Amino acid sequence: MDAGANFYQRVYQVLAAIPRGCVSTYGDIAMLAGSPCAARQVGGVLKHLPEGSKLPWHRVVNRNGQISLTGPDLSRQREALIAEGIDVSHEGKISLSRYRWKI
DNA sequence: AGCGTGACTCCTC
DNA sequence: AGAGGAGCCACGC
Repeated sequence: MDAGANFYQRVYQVLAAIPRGCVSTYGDIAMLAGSPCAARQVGGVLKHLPEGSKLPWHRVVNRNGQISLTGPDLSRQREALIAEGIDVSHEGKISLSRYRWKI
């Protein structure tokens, strides 16, 4: 990880490193990006993410294992997670203890 | 250079 | 148990 890289760039790296079929939380990504308390900023990064991006932004959920998004984007992320084999049928909640990615 | 904002998180009532 | 408020960091204006 390059020290000269911006926070956004680091988030991209961490995001791309999340294995398929796993999820991560904003707080974890922020910590891995070098700023343990910048969870909100992680959301800002994903929001700025272009639609054509190959980054698995859908593998990012909040601390509760739920999608913090609202509206159609929420459904899209949920569908993407299901497509990766992640079970979100449990009231839209994901079992972090089972799918959460940790180094 | 300073203020406001947010796809978060934690603590308290 | 559920709702509300404060704290935190990086970025845009």
